[in-house]
Amino acid sequence: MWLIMLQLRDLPTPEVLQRFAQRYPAADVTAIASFLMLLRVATDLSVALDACLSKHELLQGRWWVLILLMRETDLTSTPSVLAEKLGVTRATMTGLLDGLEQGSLVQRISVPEDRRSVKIRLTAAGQAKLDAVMPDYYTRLRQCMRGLSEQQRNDLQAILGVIDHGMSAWDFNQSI
Amino acid sequence: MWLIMLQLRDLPTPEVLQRFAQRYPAADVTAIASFLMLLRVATDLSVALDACLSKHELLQGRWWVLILLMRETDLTSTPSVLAEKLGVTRATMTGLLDGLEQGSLVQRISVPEDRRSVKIRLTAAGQAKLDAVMPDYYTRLRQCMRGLSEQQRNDLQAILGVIDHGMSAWDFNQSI
DNA sequence: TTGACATAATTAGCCAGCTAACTATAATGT
DNA sequence: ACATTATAGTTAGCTGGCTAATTATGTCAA
Repeated sequence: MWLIMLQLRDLPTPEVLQRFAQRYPAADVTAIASFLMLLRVATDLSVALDACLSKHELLQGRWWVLILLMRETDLTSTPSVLAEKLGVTRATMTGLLDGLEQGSLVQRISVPEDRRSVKIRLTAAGQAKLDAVMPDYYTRLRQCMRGLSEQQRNDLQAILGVIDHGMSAWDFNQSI
Repeated sequence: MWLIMLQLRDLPTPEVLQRFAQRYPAADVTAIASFLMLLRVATDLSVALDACLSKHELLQGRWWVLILLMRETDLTSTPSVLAEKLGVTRATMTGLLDGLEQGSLVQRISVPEDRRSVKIRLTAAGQAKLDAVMPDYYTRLRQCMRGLSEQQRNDLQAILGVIDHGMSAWDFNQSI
């Protein structure tokens, strides 16, 4: 579920793009340029986020779990649901929860009604950790986005929505 | 160079965002919403790319290396420069090149002028591999972006540029 | 010219994701 | 009732990033 991608420090020059487009007629240079820049900025953001969280002794995966729990009105969820929402396997979620429970940021609570299942609850310490981290994170994020007008923020979300929709075509014949 | 991030399948509802903004006054809801969507779409793209490449028995990291080499007019570079351009450590690059050399897609050539250094060259097999992969990749990418007007592609790149610039503020007092 | 430092690449070992296999429990259908 | 199937969570082992240390070579200044 990680945006683990190389940071691609080096975007192609227009000349290089042109050369690729000549060799490969399927190439759409403005699509490629947009795609590469999107990946690069997103990766940079993710790396910056890691750096911010590490100052609070948190890893990105565990932090997202805390946030997902805080989104719930009863501060509670289950490993399966959390894994689904975070886009990781349940095995990975087990590991994330082990780490968080070790730090007493969440607790596992057994569920009598279904003895296969476990409830995960954000502890007071977990909430306190978020209260320490979130203002820092939000402040940085605000700085990061401060150059964007309200119009541009809307545009960005609309554009991303179009890409997201177009992506369903990516896998159109994946099953080869 | 990896965008390794969780897939964040589950974006917060406006109500949840509002609740967070009340608890944390530093929050800027439109900045947060844009940020989360950006991360999600980028991760989805990266995952889709992985799927596309795996059909050609390539991993993303190695594939980017091949592309970086093909960008050079002499199809040649060095491990250090490639690592820099890809945003990975030189240790990681050693591993990527080991894999590529194993598959005969690149070759290491010793450099008499500086015996510490090695030249990496894209082989004919490496070029052939790219010739097989790139049309597939470009076709999918074109599909993915087909919903975006020329205007929107320009807007996207401009917006990403602003974010990229704003990001320098992210680390403004990183050195604690 | 030689000792201190810088640079290129590699190696060894860590870490957090992954898949696949497993245990336990629940649901379903004959 | 009971065998089959599905589901929740975990465990074991793999992978491809990472950092830190290592080897070899080059550079520079006293």
